[in-house]
Amino acid sequence: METITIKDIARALNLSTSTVSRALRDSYEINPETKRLVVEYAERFNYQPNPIALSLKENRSRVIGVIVPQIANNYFSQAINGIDAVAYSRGYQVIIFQSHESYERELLTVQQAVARKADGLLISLSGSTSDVSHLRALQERKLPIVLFDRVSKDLKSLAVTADNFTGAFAATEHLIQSGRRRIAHLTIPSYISITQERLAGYRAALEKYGLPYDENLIRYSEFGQNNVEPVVNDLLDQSPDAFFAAGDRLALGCLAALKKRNVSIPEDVSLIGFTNTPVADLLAPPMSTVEQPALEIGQTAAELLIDQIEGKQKAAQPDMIRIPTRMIIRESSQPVGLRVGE
Amino acid sequence: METITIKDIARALNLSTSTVSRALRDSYEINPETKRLVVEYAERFNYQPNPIALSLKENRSRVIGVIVPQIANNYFSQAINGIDAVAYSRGYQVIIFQSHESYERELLTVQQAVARKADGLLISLSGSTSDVSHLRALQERKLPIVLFDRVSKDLKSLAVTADNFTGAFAATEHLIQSGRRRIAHLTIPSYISITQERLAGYRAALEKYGLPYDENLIRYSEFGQNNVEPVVNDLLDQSPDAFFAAGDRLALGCLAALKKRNVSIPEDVSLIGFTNTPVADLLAPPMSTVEQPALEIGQTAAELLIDQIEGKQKAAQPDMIRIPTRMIIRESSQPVGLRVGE
DNA sequence: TTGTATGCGTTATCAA
DNA sequence: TTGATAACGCATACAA
Repeated sequence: METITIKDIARALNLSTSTVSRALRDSYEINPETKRLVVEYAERFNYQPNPIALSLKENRSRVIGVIVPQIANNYFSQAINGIDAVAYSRGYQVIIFQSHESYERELLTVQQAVARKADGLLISLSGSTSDVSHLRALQERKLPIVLFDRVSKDLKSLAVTADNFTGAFAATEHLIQSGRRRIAHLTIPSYISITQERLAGYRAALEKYGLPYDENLIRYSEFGQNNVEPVVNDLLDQSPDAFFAAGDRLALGCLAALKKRNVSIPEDVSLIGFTNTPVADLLAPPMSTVEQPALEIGQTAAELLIDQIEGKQKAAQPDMIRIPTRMIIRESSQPVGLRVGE
Repeated sequence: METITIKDIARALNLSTSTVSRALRDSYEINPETKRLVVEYAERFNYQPNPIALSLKENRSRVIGVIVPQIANNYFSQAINGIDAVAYSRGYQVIIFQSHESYERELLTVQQAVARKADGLLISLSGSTSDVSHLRALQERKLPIVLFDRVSKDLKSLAVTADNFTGAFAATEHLIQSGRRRIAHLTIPSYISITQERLAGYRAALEKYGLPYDENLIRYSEFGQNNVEPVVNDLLDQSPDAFFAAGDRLALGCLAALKKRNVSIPEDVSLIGFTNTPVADLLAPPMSTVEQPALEIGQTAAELLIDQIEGKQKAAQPDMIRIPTRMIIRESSQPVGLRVGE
């Protein structure tokens, strides 16, 4: 189990390191017999090329850097899973960094990824990132970057995200069609792209049905664990008849807050939330959900990034890829799954 | 934002690379003026030492390899978060690998981590790993290894895990004290250490109260999504009056299966589960839980590993560190938190 | 077909 | 106090 290098093989077989290297690399003309010898020896002693040395030499690493706001988050851990699966199958390794929703931390981790000679970056922007010039600078140095989920229109790059507008539109429309009129919208800070898109979908649905857009029904909740309850309580003063929570944490927090206040669902108010946690159907009272295809988003983003790294930029790619969401209605006894946005 | 090397600085300042290196490294005697010049220049052009080159030279990487069965899992993503926090604060980077509950895959990822010259390994064993000789071989090569959560007594190493015995004992005792007599135990495959410990705790509690240990009430469920329901249905034939689910997925799966069968909790049966998902108090009907301190386990494991890497093996460490679990009773209206095993 | 030399970025050793 | 050189593991241009 000792680590063995090309040099060891060369010494043992009385060859030069270059010959051994060629034999293993299967390059150029080489005596089949020599090659056999080398390959056999390498196998026997479990030779593994040193990726560090390779990185240094080739100024690439077969590593892709993934930067997410949080690892311990259902959405991102699923997305990472998708990324990892694709990366693995295409011979890349993944290094994960957390920005902890901090712009400064994001800068730092991006730097680290670059220092580690990541061949490309997969980024979901931190909640406090509004300026993306650090990424633009990297693009100018020809570093492939693909954004996912939390994307930015300010960066000219491929981006993969859920179909937020369509999903939000469908969710809102569903509430309206169930007879709801005063639909509260609970969302995250506004500079994040997905916030805008979901809000736009919500708004468009209201417009379609001639309902007024009431700013009093919109609330932004900061990141962090226990910020949802006061916001929900605040919203309740506006006597809404439905809640549309634009995120996982918001939806669960909203549910908890309503439960605490003994607001019953769907009798008093309806609740629908963007979510990733697969426990929604265990929850009572019934909350309908718009599920974000985290795994698929991760996979797609990884495929695109690696294509870009390897110069396989397939045909003309649109800049923004939208992965459809799935709406699950749980107010009736039978959950109903609806593929949205296709 | 260009990447700049020591060589660039040397050229620009008309110095040799070794002088520059010394100036930055603050080593040896060096002209303060020269040093100032170098440091200034380095700062101005944002010089970052190339970690790859350093790794090659020093045969270490300031990277710790983390191997978990799954990333997209509440427990592990929280543990990783703890690991990452400690690693970050102590100047290490983390590379995460998934074994996907496969022994072969675990072998492979361990090899990759070693190839990447990880300075140490943090491992939660795959569900199909019973032989740990691959890890023993690495230990012989002086590679620091700390196991966490899914540990093995076959490996002489530091290990950090929840206080599974005490937690299981408390959970079972709680059920008994609530008047339950036929307590089903739902667990994962038996070769995993935590399975054994939780089962032992369950058994010890039964014994304490003079209840029989009935093998018909014990069921092992394979990994994977939808394997829980049939097992629960099967158990229901034994007419249990309580369920003790020894894991997250099992607990939620059990809850779902019971709900589907219209078994009401806690009227028909009580349910308590080992868990990490923080949504348990949203769930209905009320399930009590024994929460595993994933974050803390990750942090502790990382601290120990890094101490080991840096030769700071503090005092005489016991081989197995137990982090207390927290039991939360939810059958009454008010959830009650009990710190267990301290 | 094989071997020698060089370089990737850095630091340690030794010489100046 | 500074500089030249070698080495970490590997691949390749060039020489033989």
